[in-house]
Amino acid sequence: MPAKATSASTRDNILSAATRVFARYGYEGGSVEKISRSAKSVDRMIYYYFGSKEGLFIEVLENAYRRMNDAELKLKLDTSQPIDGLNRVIGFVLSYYRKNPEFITLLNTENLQRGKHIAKSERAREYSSPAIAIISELLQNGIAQKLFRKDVSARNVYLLIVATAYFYMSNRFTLAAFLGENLQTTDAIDAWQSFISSTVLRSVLLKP
Amino acid sequence: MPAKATSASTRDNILSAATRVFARYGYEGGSVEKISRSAKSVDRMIYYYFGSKEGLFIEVLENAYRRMNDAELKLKLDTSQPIDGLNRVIGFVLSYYRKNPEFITLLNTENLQRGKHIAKSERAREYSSPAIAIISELLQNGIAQKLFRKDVSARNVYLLIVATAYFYMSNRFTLAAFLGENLQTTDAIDAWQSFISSTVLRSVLLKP
Amino acid sequence: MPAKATSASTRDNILSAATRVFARYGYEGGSVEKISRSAKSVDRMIYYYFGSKEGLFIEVLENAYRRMNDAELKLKLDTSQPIDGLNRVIGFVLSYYRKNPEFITLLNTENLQRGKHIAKSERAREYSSPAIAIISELLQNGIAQKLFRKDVSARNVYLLIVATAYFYMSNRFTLAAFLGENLQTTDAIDAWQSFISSTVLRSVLLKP
Amino acid sequence: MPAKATSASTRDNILSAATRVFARYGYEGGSVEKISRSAKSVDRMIYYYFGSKEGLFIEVLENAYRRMNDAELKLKLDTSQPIDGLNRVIGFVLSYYRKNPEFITLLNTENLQRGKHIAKSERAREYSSPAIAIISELLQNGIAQKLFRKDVSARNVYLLIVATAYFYMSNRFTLAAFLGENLQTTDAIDAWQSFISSTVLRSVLLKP
DNA sequence: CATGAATGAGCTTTCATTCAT
DNA sequence: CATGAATGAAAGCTCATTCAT
Repeated sequence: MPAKATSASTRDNILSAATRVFARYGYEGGSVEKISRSAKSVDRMIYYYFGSKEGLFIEVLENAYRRMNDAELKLKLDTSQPIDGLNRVIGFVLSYYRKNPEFITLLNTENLQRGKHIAKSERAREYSSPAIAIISELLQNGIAQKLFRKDVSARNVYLLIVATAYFYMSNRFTLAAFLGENLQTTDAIDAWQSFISSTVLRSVLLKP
Repeated sequence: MPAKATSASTRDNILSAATRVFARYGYEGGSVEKISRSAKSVDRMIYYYFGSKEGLFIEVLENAYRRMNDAELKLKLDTSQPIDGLNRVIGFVLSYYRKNPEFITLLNTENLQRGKHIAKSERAREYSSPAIAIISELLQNGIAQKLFRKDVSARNVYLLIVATAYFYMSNRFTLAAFLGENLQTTDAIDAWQSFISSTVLRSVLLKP
Repeated sequence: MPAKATSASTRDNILSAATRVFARYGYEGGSVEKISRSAKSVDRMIYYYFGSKEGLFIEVLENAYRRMNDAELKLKLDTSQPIDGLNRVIGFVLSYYRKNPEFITLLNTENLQRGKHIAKSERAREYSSPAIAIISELLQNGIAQKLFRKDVSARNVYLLIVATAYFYMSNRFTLAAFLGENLQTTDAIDAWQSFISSTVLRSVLLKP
Repeated sequence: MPAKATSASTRDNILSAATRVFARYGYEGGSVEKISRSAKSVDRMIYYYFGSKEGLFIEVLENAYRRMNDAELKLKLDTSQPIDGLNRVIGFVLSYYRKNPEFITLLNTENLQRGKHIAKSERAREYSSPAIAIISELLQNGIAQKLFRKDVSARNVYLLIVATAYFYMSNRFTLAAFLGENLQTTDAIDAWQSFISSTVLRSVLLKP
């Protein structure tokens, strides 16, 4: 007699299977059957717990955002060392995308759908970006220490970091074909991180 | 008697319809029927001209790459003015993505499929990147004019520009929800372009 | 703390919701979920109280018959005035169908199923037709008063009245499309009632 | 090697199977699979030829109306004999419903749906009622021959005939349970026809 | 060169119902 | 007495593709 799955675990299994499948195949490509099979459950349960495929996708998205938010919240760092702090933020972002590539494909999938699910989600909008607040603090301390320029916005620095990290991971397959390089080796990633660090610092430092 | 579509135009209609549809709905979401209807033709013609849905997608991808390549080739600029030249490259890239958003979603779609189509394409690999060559020339002239640092690679500068431009357009829907801003106004895009220009220049200038 | 529905009211809610839903959508179209939602209850309760969808439908049918029977029983009229009495019966039948259109669609639904539920119901067969008895009395008095012909059966007069009233209401949608008229206005119904009265009387009167 | 069905016959087979199935099980109860199996075809073909289940039902309805219309058109009778003519019309209508019971259940099904399909159909509205025109002619001749009253409308006589014939067939199952009689024997039907004839004539005759 | 006809497999979703406490 | 959880089967429909001329 197989162990009976509890109600909570059935739901959770479906949710994490859906995260995997949607991230791998996109929204249309991620069929209900692929998800239920991956969750070792049956199609019907998806409708029982999430109402529809779209409802499930929305919850997957909310989850992904929440995890990113939580990870940023855990990013405790000493803001009195602004240069070191910025480097740590860069390292964190690049590392997060490397370890959670599903976050990237989920966001791409949602952007393909022009953000229509995130618009329906009530919870997703609650997530502020802890990282922007951290960067803001780092910039202020850097200015106080006569290290940083005064006219740089935390939002722009945040977007610069995210854009370079995100793009590198998101487009690694077409870039590899295009550049004729393997971008996923440790060396390649380290080199990119180092270039990004240098770029970000030069954009904020008073005297590079 | 209605005008008979020529063979050439039927094929062309399908190709441009497919570009539209794949860009809008992705590979799985872009059904053969959506494409044929959008091209005012019938499913059967897609198989007649392109063999399969995958064959059609590959040709759409090749086309998109070729057009980008052609556009870069037309980017004649005076490389003796390196600072101005870099700014023009940045303006070109951002503007190209704005005017050809389908290029972005097609690349995202292909990356979701882990680049499996681009791998099958023979022509796609032929496209070098004229832009990298241009940047390389600009950097060399900048170094010769004692304006630029010596240890910056054209490939990295190119990726920096592309990443920031691409990410801004690609993720405009989720970013808008996340930041609570409209990123598609002319003012917002101009501000982003200005920040990128400043960042790129600071990363290459000897004395910012 | 919300008011707890009593057991009796839950059952009653389901029964009246089922009457509405079956009358509106038919037997197959009236899903268990539509009914439970309309009754502000849950699917499970239908099985708790009625055993099955079919059991619920049978009870709905029995109910409808019983209400019709009860209404006919309340039809107290002075049978010593046979002409006036017949007109009152006609008015009653037409009016009953107008006010209880669900009775018509329930019967149509049951006839579509070839009467298989009514056959299973034990109570439904108990209902005699009080109206036939009334008509019978009216005919006898009319004969005694030398007003009516002797060779007319109460059963036929009853069916004539019911057929014309039922058909007019039952087929009002297709008739409206077919005749290009609105049959549901008060004037249209009054005119039909007047024609029926005249027809019924002429069929029984000795000297019309 | 089985004989290959021609394109026309596949479509026709589906249409007549659908008429049978919808008439027997109603719209909801008449599943696409029941129809395709009955037509010895497959579900997919229904969508190929009719677009949707609803599209198929509309065509079935139009067909039923057209056949009724055609049958009435073929009803050539000598209008110079008005009494005999009316009896023939009554016989025709009752006989048509007996031989085409699917017409009745299709109309009931459509009325259950409040006529929403007939409203969408463009062709269905084209069918005038040849029978009304015939009755009109009979009434005029009857008046000219001093046989009929002047103040009777052909439309009402038509509805009277149709209502009594339709109701008798449509409700034969519940009526049988209710009256405790078998209404489908030849004797029973003949008796009903005879009563209807008498009733209709009495409603139009100057001196019954 | 072009196209109408056909199709098996898969899709998302809803069906009436039972399990288990 | 009442109800949350679960479910196999079937529903209507769309998928990319091939047949046959």
